[in-house]
Amino acid sequence: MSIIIKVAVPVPIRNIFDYLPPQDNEDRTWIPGIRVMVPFGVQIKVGIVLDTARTSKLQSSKLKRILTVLDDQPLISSDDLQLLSWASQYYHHPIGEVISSAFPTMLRKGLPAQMEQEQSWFLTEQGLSVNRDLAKRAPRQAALIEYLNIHKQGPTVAQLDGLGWNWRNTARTLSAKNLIEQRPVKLQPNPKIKYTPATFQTNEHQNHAIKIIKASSASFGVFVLDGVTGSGKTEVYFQLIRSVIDRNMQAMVLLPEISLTPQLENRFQTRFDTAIAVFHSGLNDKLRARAWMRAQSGTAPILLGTRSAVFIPLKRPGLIILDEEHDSSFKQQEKFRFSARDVAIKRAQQLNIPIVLGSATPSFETLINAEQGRYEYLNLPSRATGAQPPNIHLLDIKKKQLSQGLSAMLIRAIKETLAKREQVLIFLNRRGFAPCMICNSCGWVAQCLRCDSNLVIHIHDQHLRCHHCDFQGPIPNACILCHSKNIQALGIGTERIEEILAKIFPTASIQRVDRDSTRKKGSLDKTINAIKQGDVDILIGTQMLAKGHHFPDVTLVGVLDTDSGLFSTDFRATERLAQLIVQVSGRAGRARKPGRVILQTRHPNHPLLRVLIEKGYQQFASDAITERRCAGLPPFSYQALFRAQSNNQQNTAAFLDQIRSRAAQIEHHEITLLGPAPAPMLKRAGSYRYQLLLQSPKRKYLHDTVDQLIPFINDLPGQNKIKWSIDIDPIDLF
DNA sequence: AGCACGCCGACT
DNA sequence: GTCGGCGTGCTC
Repeated sequence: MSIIIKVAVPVPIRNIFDYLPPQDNEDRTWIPGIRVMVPFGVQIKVGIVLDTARTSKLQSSKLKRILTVLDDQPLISSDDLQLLSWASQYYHHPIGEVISSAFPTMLRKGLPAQMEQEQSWFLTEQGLSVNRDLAKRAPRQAALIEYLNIHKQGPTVAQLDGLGWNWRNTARTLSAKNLIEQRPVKLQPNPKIKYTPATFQTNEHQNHAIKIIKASSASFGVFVLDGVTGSGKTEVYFQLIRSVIDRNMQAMVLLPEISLTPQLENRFQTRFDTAIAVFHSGLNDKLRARAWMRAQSGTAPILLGTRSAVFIPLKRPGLIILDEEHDSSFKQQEKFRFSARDVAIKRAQQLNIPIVLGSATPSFETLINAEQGRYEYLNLPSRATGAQPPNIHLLDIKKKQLSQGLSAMLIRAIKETLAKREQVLIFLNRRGFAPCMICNSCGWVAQCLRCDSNLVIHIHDQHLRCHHCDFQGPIPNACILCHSKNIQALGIGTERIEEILAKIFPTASIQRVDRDSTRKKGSLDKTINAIKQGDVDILIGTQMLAKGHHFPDVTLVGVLDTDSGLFSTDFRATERLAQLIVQVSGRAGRARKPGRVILQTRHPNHPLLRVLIEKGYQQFASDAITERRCAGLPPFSYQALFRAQSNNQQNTAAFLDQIRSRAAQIEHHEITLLGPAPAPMLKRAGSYRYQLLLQSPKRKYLHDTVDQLIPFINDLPGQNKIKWSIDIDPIDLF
């Protein structure tokens, strides 16, 4: 009787697959976490060993043998496998795909788990004894030699980039002179670090937070660090990370996609002279695999990453920091729909280490958890740099004449700010030139054929574009229906504001920052640098600009479309609007220059806006939470959303109807079924989308019901014609 | 998700 | 005849 090996295979099937050991390797020990190549149908897949067993539910004649064993040692610990298995159950997503999401592509493909040796620069014998007066003739060459002399272990590319000039050319010259050479870096299993303390004193609130969190460093605890931009959260992070590294452990720092730029990496690198593993979607497979291995092997004391980094194994985990905790980019919105914030908390709990959630605008879930004592709440009330908080002004545009979306008063404010040689930020969450093209003769509107949406005019590349599918077409010069030439661009996007402001302020330098203007890799970073250096007078941007970056010379922020978030069907829209307003406000008035924020609105007396502006986010949140409590909405109830889509509208609705009927049969008085209802945009990219919402005050009831529904759905006839998924704790309904 | 199998229509 | 269209069902 041979042993059975249980393998997770990356396929969308909610099963673990049983295999026999390979012929030539019957008696090896099977440690969970090693990768194996297995035959799967007619294909060969890379799976992860999870367990062994004496027997299988299948006949042994049905079992296939493992083809090859890829690793001697497991790549992932049983702690981490436990976390993945929890995530698979909690999000009701197939275990094989969940586990596969914890690995970088190269390892998923079965490539060997040894890093190709990273190259760095070192001084040669000759370079060590180089003549000192080089500094006079070639200061850069001397500087690089000096740098390599200090960093004898071989600096990383990020560290060298931190020099701020083109070191590559210098390196080439020195290399030609045989003063420096490129060699593989020797990785230290427990790397030494050099820590550079801050150049300023931390304030009492920062000290308090650091003290409290450090006191719990050996056990699980969730700490909410509530502080506006400039309150010194980052300094708290730095000092906590330092103490973690001093205890020879690793820190994981998770950030929203947009704020993880080379800029931030540099900031970390300046304070911590050590290897930092950086992991985000902008990196290629090789760099990602390298960062992954450095975190996994413990050769990098710091892991800096976005959502997908939450599952990366750490050799000596000691602390998790998750900044901008409320940010929706921590929730994966496709396939495996996990929340990196919630997974990180679970992970910290399993590892028995502290986790810090940072935000100036904590999510309601987090605030309630803090209120109920599950999380510890720490406040950083003042702006650490001594700047005044901005004053926020609601500008009533109800009866005002707008010059293309801009009120006279806002234009005047821009003029004043520019006169003081300070920067202006205009915020509009709509990219393109105009969101609509309309015919004035017959009323025709340019619509997407595959989606229920209007086509957006993009002037820069002369296209009509759908923002919901990949459609792109020429801008017509006459109406498609009646051929009238009287067609018009209706509404305002960032491109148009750029054009209008250029006309009003012809001498100002204007920079637009949105997905279209920053498409090229690294261009966002360049733009941000230009802004910080003061090369830009007026900044126009979408969401992108609201997050993470500090622009010390911006003293005026204008929000053009405040109202779009006020009357949405989505109950979370106001929460997001408030967070956005606080965030854009955070861009204004640092460095001792008072900032001004102008919100253009047609509803200056809207209670939510008034409370937010007069009493602040805390009071706003408290009011909104009361409303949610009365309505029994999350976080006072839990939700699971079944989404379905196909090219046939009736079938899609009918599919969810069947699930609804079945759910109704399952005995559960405390589960509310809502729908099936069409998605807010019924048709998108050619398919019809419906959703069915299950809601319950008890998490367990919800999960039990979903667990019972899944086998039923798998047996539904016609199931394969419809694409369906489950979203646990959904954050929006698209 | 792949991938093969299978059963129909339009081409050498 | 057979190439290829995509509906159906399976993967230890």
